[in-house]
Amino acid sequence: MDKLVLLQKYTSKRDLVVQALREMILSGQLVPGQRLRQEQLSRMLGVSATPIREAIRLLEADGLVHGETHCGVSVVEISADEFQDISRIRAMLEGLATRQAVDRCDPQAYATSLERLEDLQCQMEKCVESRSLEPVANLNREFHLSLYDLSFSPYLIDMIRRLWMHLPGYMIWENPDLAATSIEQHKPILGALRARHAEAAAHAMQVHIELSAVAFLQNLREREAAAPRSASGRRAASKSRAKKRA
Amino acid sequence: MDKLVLLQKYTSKRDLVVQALREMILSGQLVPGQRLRQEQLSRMLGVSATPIREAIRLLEADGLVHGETHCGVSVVEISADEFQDISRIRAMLEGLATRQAVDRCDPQAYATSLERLEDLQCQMEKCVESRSLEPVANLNREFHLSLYDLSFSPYLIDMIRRLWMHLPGYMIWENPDLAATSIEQHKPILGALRARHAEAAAHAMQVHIELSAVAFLQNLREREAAAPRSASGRRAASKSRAKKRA
DNA sequence: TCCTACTTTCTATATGATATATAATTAGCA
DNA sequence: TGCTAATTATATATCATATAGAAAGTAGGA
Repeated sequence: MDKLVLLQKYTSKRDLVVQALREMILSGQLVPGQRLRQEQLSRMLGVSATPIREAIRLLEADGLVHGETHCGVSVVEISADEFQDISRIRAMLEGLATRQAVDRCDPQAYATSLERLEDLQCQMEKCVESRSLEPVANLNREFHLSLYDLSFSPYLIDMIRRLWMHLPGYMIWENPDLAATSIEQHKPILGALRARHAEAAAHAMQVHIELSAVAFLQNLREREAAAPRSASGRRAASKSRAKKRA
Repeated sequence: MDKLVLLQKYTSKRDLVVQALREMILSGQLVPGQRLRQEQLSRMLGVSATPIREAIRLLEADGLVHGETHCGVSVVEISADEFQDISRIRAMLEGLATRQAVDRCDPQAYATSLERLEDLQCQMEKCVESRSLEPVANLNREFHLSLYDLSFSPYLIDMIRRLWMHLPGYMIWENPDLAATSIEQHKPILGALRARHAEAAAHAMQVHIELSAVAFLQNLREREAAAPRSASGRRAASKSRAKKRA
C-alpha cells in the first residue's frame, strides 16, 4: 500500500513556478516593469535554474513578461489604450461565448451551472454590501469563466482566458462604487440566461464589459490626475534593488 | 570599426529553434501527433538541450505542441470542429481589425498599404491562373496580416496571429478551385478598402472567412469520404488522444 | 500445449540539479 | 565622457531521478 503516491497527480516544478509567478504578477506583488532575476527566483522558490527558465518562457509566450536577449525579462505594463483594446476584444469574444453557452449546452448542465452563477452573484452582492471587496476579483473571474466553459469552444475559451490574464484584477476591484455598478450589470445577464435567450444574454454581456471598461478607465484617469506618477512601472523597476530584501 | 557586430541583431539560439520548429510544423514537415524528442532535436539542429527545452515551452504556450509530464510534447492536431470554431473567432476578430484599420490609419500609410495589398492580390491571381499554388499560402498570409497591422491594436493582432498559427496552411491551399474562389472574395474587401468604407470592408472580410471555412470543410469531408484514414499522422494523433483519456 | 490476461522488470526519455563558460548589459570609476 | 569590472542572461555539459511505455515473464484457464 505504498502506492498511494500514484493518486496524487504529479505536477512539475516548472508548472508550480508558473503558477507562483502568475499569482504574484496578477496580485500585484510583482509590479509592472519589475525585472525578474533568475537566481533570485531560484532562491525564493527553492528550485533550481532549469524550471525557472522554462517557466519564464511559458509566461513570455503568454505575454505576461517581456524579455530582451541578455537583459532578462520584466513584468509587462498595460497602458490605458491597451486596456481599452482588450476590453473591446473581450466584449466581442465573451459575447460570442455567452451566446454559444446558451445555444450549445445541454439543459441538465445548464441548470446546475445557472444555479452556480446565481450563487456566485449572491456572494458578490454580499461582499459589496459589507465593503469587503477582496474576494470579489476571484468570484467575478469564476462567474465569467465558468459561464464561458459552457460554450464548448476550447479556442474561444483559451483566448478569453488569455485576455483576462492581462487584466490588473487587483486594481480593478478596489473601488466600491465601480464594484457595485459592475456587479449590478450581471443581473440582466442572469435574467437572459434564465430565459435561455442567447442573443439577449450575449448583448447584456457585451454591454457589461464595455461599460465596466469605460468606468474603470475614467476612474483611473481621475486618480492619475489627482496623484500623477505615483507608482508607475519605471520607478518601481529602478527601486527593484530595495525590494530585493523584502 | 570592429563594432560591425552591432549591426547584426543578436538572436538567441532559443529563438532560432522556435523559428525552425514552427516552420516545420506549419509546413507539415512535422505531422500532428508526432512526438518531439529533445535529444533528437538537439542533434538535428546542432544546439544543446537548454535552447531546445525553452523553445518547446514557448511553442507549448502557443498551443502548437501539447505536453504531458514526462511524456514529452507532440504536435497538436486540429479537428474539423476546432477549425470551425477558429474560423468563427477569426471572422469576428479580423472583421474588427479590418474596421479599425480603415478607421485608425493615417491616410499616408493607408495609401501605401493599399497599394501593397493590391500588388499581393495581383500576384495571387497570377498564381491561381498558372496553377502554381505553392506561394499562395504565404502571399495570402501577408495580405491578411499586413492589413490588420494597420489596426494599431497589438492585442488584437496578437490574437489573430495566434489563430493563424493553428491553421494548417499547407493543406488549405492545395485545391485550385478553393484557392480561386477564396482569392476572388478578396475583391469586395479591396473595393471597400479603396472606398474607405470601414463597415463594408469589415463585413466583406467576415463573409470571406466564413465562406472559405465552409468550403474548406466541405472539401475536407469529401476527401475523407473518398479516402478514409489516409496516412498522414492521423494514426499517431488518435493514439495520443487515447492516451489522454487514460 | 496454447492462449489470454495480468504482473513485473527494463529502458528510453523527460525532468531537475549543478557546474562551467561565454556574451551582453549595467554600474562604478576615473 | 569613456573605460573597466561586476553582474546576469545565455549556452553547454553532465549527472541524478522519476515516469511512461514496452518488453518479458508468470499464472490461470481452455
